[in-house]
Amino acid sequence: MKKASKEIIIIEDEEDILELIEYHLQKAGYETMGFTSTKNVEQFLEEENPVLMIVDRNLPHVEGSEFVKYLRSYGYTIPVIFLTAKAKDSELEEGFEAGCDDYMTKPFNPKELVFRVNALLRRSGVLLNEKIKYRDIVMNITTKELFIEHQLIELSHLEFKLLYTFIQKPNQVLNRDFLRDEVWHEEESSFQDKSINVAINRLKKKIDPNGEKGYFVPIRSVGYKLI
Amino acid sequence: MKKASKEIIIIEDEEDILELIEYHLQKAGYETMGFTSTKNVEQFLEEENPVLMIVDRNLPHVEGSEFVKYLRSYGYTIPVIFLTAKAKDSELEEGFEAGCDDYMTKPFNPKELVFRVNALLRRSGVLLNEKIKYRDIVMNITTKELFIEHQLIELSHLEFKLLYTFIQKPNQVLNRDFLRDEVWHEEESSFQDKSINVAINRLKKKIDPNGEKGYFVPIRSVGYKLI
DNA sequence: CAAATCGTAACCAAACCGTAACCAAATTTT
DNA sequence: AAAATTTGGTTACGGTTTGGTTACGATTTG
Repeated sequence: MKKASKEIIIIEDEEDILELIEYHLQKAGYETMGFTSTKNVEQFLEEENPVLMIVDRNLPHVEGSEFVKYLRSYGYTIPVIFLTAKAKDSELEEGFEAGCDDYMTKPFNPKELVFRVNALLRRSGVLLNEKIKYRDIVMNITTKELFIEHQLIELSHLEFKLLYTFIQKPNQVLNRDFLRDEVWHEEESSFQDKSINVAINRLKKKIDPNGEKGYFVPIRSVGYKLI
Repeated sequence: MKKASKEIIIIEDEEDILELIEYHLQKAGYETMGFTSTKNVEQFLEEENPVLMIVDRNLPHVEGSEFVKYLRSYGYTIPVIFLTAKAKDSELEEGFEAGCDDYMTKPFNPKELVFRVNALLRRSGVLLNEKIKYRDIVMNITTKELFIEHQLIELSHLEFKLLYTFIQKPNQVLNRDFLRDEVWHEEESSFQDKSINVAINRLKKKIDPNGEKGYFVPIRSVGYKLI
């Protein structure tokens, strides 16, 4: 199953700092996965799909920037923020050389860390992953995926456009003229309004096969409403 | 790949700091364009194609973060690094809120600024990562080598560019117009969309001869997606 | 000059979706 | 209240669109 929310890896051997970071990131709406050493991190990267990594540079066994350099050499492009006790010039250079994106010096302001995480994710294109939600429907525009109750459902292009049009204006009655313009881009008089009925009902059958949810309500002699 | 020369805008009213920054950036191989106020900057953005902006927050007339917010509202996505005399918590938040990518406090280490510029440009796709990995695909951009399950696979130039375009945006649907721009650089109406199909399928056959991996998913009447 | 590359066209199969026919429910008319 | 009418639901049909596959040949590359 696909991950809905964004997961952040934190590698930090001082457990109180690890907890502090996890607390603030979770408050900001992220999932977190804490590690106290680099062990098992690579396996986790393979299996899950974290969006960002916060790495202490002073780790037991493996130095943080060495670890990131190692990951980069294998082609991992995940955004990285380094944490360090005290930044010497040479260390700084080494850190950025290893391929980190940002650098914070302890003691740091946790709020600033969250700001930097947000900014970096924005720049990495993670946050622009446009999603629109209504009830238990989630539409992802960039991946053209539809989830209902977290279940992936396949729609045709027309059906996707149709549902997208309704989900942007839930609880509003969309009349047939509007739908014809918005979804079909037709002006021809040859276009039959009945086509809208058929399209709606094909869509209904796909997103609610048993008709339990009652997403679409026909408004007689006007159009339809998504409730 | 995208830009021949890399030009950086610096907006800083203290002339000695401006010069200092310009000196270090030029030493690092960048072209610079200095401004002592936000005046004329927008015009410059329109005409030239700078890759990054360094902005002092305390500018005469217009506040730095206001200016960036203004630019963002007009759709400019150029990476921005803020400079500030002293960072208060609230100012920091305001700055990141306005859409900046990084933040440095004066007095700052000019070398660190250069590091941060490099890192930000790498993340923005202006500087290329040497390697990029997705699933069991590893592409080495500098050597133009492709490894799948650590096996070297030969691709033509077009196929490499095509795969590279997709691997930068995994799980996203890339539509035919985008691909034509990005990979083929064609605007001519003579170019047939069918060429994209053929190219994709030639690529598919090379990277997954038995069709077991299912890397490319056609999204009917839109484009393709690399999963 | 031989080999590789890549756009084009032809053909096929699958999907998509408008249409029409018919049924059911709602609404209006008588 | 019954009949007529309107409107939406359901289903099947088939033309059209779309992507996959293959072959061809012009052009590029070594």
